[in-house]
Amino acid sequence: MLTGTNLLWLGDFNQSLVLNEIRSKESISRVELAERTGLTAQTVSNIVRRLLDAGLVLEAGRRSSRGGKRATMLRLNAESCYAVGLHIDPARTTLVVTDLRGRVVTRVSRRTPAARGPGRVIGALVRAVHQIVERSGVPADRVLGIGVATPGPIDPGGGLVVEPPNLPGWHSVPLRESLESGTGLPVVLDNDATAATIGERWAGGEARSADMAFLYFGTGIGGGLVLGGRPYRGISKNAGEFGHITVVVGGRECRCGNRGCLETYLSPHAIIDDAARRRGEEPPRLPRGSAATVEYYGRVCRAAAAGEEDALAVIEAAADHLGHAVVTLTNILDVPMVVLGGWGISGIGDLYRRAVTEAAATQPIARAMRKTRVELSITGDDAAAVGAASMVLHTTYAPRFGGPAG
Amino acid sequence: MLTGTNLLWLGDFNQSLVLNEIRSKESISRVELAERTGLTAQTVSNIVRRLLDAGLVLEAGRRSSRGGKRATMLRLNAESCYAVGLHIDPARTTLVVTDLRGRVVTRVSRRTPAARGPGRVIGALVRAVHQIVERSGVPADRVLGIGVATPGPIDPGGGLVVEPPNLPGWHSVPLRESLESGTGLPVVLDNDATAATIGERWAGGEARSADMAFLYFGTGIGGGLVLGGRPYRGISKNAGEFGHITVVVGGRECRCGNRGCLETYLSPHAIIDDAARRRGEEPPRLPRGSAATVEYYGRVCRAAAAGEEDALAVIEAAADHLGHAVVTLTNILDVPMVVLGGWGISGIGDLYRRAVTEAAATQPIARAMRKTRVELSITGDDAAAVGAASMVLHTTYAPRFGGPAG
DNA sequence: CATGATTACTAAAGAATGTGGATAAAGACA
DNA sequence: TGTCTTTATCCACATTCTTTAGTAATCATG
Repeated sequence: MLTGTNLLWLGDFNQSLVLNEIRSKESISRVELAERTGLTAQTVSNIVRRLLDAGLVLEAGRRSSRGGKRATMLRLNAESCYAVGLHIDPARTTLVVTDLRGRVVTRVSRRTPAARGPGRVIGALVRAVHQIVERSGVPADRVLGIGVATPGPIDPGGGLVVEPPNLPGWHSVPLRESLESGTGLPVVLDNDATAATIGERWAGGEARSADMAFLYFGTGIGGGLVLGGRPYRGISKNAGEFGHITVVVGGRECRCGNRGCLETYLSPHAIIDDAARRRGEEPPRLPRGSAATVEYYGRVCRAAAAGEEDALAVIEAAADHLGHAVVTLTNILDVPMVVLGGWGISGIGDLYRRAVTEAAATQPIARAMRKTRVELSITGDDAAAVGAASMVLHTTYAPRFGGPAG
Repeated sequence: MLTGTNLLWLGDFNQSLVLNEIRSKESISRVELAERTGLTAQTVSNIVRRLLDAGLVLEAGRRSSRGGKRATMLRLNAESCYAVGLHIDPARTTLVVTDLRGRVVTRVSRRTPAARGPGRVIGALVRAVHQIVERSGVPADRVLGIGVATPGPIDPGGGLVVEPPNLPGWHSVPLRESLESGTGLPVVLDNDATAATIGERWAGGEARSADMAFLYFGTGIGGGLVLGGRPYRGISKNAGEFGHITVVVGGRECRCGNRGCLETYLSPHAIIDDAARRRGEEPPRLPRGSAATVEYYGRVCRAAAAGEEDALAVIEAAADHLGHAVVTLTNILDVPMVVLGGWGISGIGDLYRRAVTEAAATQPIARAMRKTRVELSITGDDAAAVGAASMVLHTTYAPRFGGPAG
């Protein structure tokens, strides 16, 4: 249900809008802001003054003349505030500190000590957050909050990790509350694929479309959608389960109970099994999300990237399935951009990108009306952690419509 | 790019919001409106006064007491304005007049005289519009405009029918301009599937979710999306091409150039061919979108509905494919409601609905988190025509955000 | 039947916002 | 030096929503 709006909201909205425009450019003048936002010069002037007072924006010299008075350029003060991003994956936990632009200032990655149970892990996380903030040299009062990305279904409202399939023993852990009381900072929580999507949009600026689908390759395959400029999560926060697009009817059995899901052909486990079988070996029974899995999968990807025949054949077969899934996706959603990211594509990203680009250019029904650009994530392997930090910035500074935005 | 907002817009927005709430209920009090919209009682009071003055809303008695002063109930004045809907299908042209609620006042259907070429058809359409308005008994000055739904890709901005695959000879016809100058009424134009979606949302009120997918069964299979309460058309207005979801990799060849599209198993043509083959007959080579096709297809559907074994088997096989497509759809979009509509499901709607309900309850990954409701269109066989009329009402009275809403 | 509590609605003043027109400042150009 | 263009700000004004206070209708209760 949409909710009504008021004046305060209107002011905030326009302010966020202006900030967003400044963020998307290296530098921009007031007049250009007025043109791009549709606001009057006077209004922009007032809003910019507020932003300057708040320290979020800086004046940055003057542009070379275009005939009259030279414009005062404005640029984002990326050092005005920061956010902590935390990605808890079954194998590794990654922490980052990013500035307001979404650029990584400091990064730490360590093995996830899940076996010790949630209680002790949370204690360790609180210490890790304090440590990385200290190490980054960022003034503590400029840290806006902590974003947390975890795999699997969560309850973003209550801040619980509901039943992460890859974190045994973590049933309904009140992660948000614990971290908030432990660090004194506000915490936002979402699943890793959604976080990575928001991060891509935030850090990507103009290079990332207002409508895009992000495919996140982790232990499984998830994803997220940005539609009309804002994240779309779906009614139960489960939109973007691209890993369960059916690519082969009656195909491989999936842990979701269905058959032929994309994930059963592209997850690290599937790739590992395919690679082993192709060499006539018995598929190794590695535990889901273990360090050994990551290791083995990395070897296959590197081999494929190096051109080793068997590995390449396996990855190319996977890429073919991925292409079909993206075609279905663009037929349904008509997005102009598909971004591939997550640690699961490191090494093979370009192989995937080429295959998907080819499929998207030749198969969707509307291929004549729009080109679908296929890009690799600019946030790299740490997409989820950077995205988690971006969620904090996004909730604080993104222009939002009234009502419970999806 | 989002655009800035101003005060006039804010007022209009809140007014639309209130009108929308009134529309969605049979009757509602000012206090309830305040609760539901988040506006203050005073603001609601002011907005309601404007709506009463404009004649869009009526006071309708008082509610039985809840302890204090009895509330003055408000209800939509459905007779305050009307819209004309026009659906130009290859086989038939349907005209409707609907009231502000989206209810059909008058309806006319006739054979589409496409063979005579666009020029003469448009002249006939102008006359038909005048006729139906007169016949409906609606005061001419209360008709807000004309909505036109046509199959295939169009350019809603320029008002052209670009290259409708089923209307030979109609290349870039300036339909909007011609109709506007011929009738003196504003014209909005969109494809039939999108129109049907908007109509379903408008006429459905509370019974239709703010997030839903509408599958439109006509000559082909199209559809539309409502996400976050507003229609989502995609970047090139081609979202919702559900007919081209791949359901069988390497399957039947589709006119889109791809293989195994849903449409190749569920379109009237596909069903006709399947039914003929099953009876050992040669598939009849009927022209696409011809009256003979509609006739033959109707026979198969009626036979299936009557329980005739061969026809039933064909429809059940089709329903199975449909189920798979909807599972993919819900995995991607996490919508709580899927609506089936269009003349293509008349007779077999319940068969399809049962199959899809079953699939949606057992196969999507998030099936435990949300139930997907599967419903049949409330606008019936005339979904596209009613939807076309609703587009007029929607563009006039739906709350809209600033900027180019998708 | 008077009193007070509850619910529904409205009037008037106040605060926040964007708009439009005028003004000021800085530089380009003849 | 003077005029024009571009950029940015100042001030009066209109519009919106909110706050505060007040009116109106109904019910419960003694």
